[in-house]
Amino acid sequence: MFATDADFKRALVLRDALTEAAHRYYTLDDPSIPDAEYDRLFRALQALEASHPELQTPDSPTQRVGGAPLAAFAPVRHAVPMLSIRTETDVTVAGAHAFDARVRRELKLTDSDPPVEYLAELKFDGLALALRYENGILVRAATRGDGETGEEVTLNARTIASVPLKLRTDSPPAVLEVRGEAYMTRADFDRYNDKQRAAGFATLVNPRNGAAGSIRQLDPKLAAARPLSYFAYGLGEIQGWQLPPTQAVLLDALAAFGLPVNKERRAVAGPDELANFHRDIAVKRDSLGFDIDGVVYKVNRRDWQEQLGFVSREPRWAVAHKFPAQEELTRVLAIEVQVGRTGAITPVARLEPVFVGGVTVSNATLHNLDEVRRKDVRVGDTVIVRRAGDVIPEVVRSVVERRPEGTTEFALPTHCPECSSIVERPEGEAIARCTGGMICSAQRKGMLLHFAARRALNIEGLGDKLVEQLVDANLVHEAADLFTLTQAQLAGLDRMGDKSATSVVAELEKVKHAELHRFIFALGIRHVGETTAKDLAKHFGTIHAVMNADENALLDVNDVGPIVAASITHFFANEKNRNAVERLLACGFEFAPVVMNAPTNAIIAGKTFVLTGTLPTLKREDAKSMIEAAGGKVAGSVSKKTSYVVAGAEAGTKLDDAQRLGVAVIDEPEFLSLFNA
DNA sequence: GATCCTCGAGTTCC
DNA sequence: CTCGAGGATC
Repeated sequence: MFATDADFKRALVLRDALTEAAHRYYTLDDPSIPDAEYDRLFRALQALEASHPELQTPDSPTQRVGGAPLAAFAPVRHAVPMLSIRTETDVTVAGAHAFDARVRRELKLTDSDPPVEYLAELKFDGLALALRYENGILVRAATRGDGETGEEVTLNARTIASVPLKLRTDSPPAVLEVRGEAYMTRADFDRYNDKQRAAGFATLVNPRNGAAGSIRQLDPKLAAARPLSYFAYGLGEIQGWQLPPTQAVLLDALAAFGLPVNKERRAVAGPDELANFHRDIAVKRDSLGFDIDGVVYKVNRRDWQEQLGFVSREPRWAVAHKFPAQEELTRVLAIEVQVGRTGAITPVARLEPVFVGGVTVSNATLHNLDEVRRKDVRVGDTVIVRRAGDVIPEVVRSVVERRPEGTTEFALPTHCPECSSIVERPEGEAIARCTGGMICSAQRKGMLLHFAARRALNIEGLGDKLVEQLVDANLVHEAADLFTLTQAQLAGLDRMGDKSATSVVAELEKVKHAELHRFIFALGIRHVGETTAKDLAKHFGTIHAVMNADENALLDVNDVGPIVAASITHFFANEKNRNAVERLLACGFEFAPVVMNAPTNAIIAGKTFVLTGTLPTLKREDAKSMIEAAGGKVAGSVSKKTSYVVAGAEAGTKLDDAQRLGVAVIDEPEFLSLFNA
């Protein structure tokens, strides 16, 4: 059956409606009709074209995914070469000035001429793609290739939803070749990978590789499954079109043709405004929704662009200022283990040095065995490295597809690499530890470094290099030995002059008057960090009170539970530890007076309170700090050790507990009267 | 007993 | 910064 005039009209109407909706949705990011409505129209057009193939046009929205897989890509010779833009290393304000100065010099401008106008744009992290429109219809898409000859990828380009199959104009140029970047949004990347992972298929390494892989798919159906997007930023061959006078107007014109043009572009005057753009984009970078490498500065006036011309195939009128990559690929050269001060065995990946996030990374921690297994990192693997948040390099995961033959899973050593003691991994714990204790030189070094650390005794000048030498030279075995060091001994060491040696000795002397909590923290008792050390100091006032406290007494300290209490008593029950502390104290420590939990109020000091319900005037926090300031303690649940339960409105089960255990229950006025007694 | 929150410990590079 | 573990809370 032949298509009627009505069928032709209907197909035309459907095509226009769908094209308009897709333009609003993909290119302008401003949907005009619901997705379901789009699907309905789409299926209607599909049905119509199926029964009347002569109604099918090359620009029909149904033709985005079509055609059989290719055997190979056909080469495409670019009429106008696809050049790359010179990438500058100096991306500071000075770099922008250098570019501007070069432009002005070439244009023979003098200081009295006004600032040069530039268009600042984003540098997208994807794959360059040229789209050729003849009389407004997309006829060919090609990759950059070597710049002279690329590959024809028309079928794949048609699957990019934001690429118009037909320009939105009534008088299209005879030939309009658009240059731009195909890329994958982070959302599409995540969605695709989630789907692949769920199906047990290989995932993409990053959006950039996703874009490159998708465009170079021989089967357009596979390409369509990896959704790409597109931004136009320039031109190739043109016939029958009056070129706009500036880059800014050109991009506006491309947008008017219905091509996607990124809106983060700014016409600026002079180099300082270029640098401002760079800075502004750096801030916005993470929220863009897609990856960029940096920014591109282009001389805005086209006649000036022509005047500036090219030098060794790079335009002299444009420059790219990159941002440091946030993720990079590199290879695992080895996985070694480090022994920490507590004996913790930490696997560390030695990496082929790679520039990421602005620095060269060659090591990254793998934390523990579970982590290595979860990320499945092996020696020889290609891995994704990232600088997490701020600074610390992290192995995101291994790229299993690129794993060479014959790799093996990482295994923990059974013996400590430093002292050959047995390595143990307690049941249910993530961390394996060397059992060597102070026999292990790695643990001894770690202990000494912790002792000297900034938040501990803060011994300036005693860093890892010096500790290393002191231990290896048998000058120092334990912390107390530090205080017997002489200026002469120190001055003989590597990288230690007379001056440094003198200042280290002076530091050691000074440190004897540190606050008590620093000393307690410096001892390196397991589970006793800075905060707990402060609590202990405040609670007990002297080092000997802490040393002689039993578990019950320790439980009264803030944030000390059974495990921490046991750890502290265990530490001081050990004769070696006690003696080591005594030897240290004998070096002449005199602690600055401790600001105790002023037990000024005899009624409250040492008592345990439990708060329940809502008090009429006091907030929970206020009551708590009042009690603590007076030397009392606030507990969470009622036990026979509880002195008072302070009950307010809507008191809960704690009130019942108090009555059952015979603990005194008071209200707010009674509570306040305790402070005035 | 489950869940939330805080602390401790280990770590990178310049 | 990150993870794991201990303590507090509900």
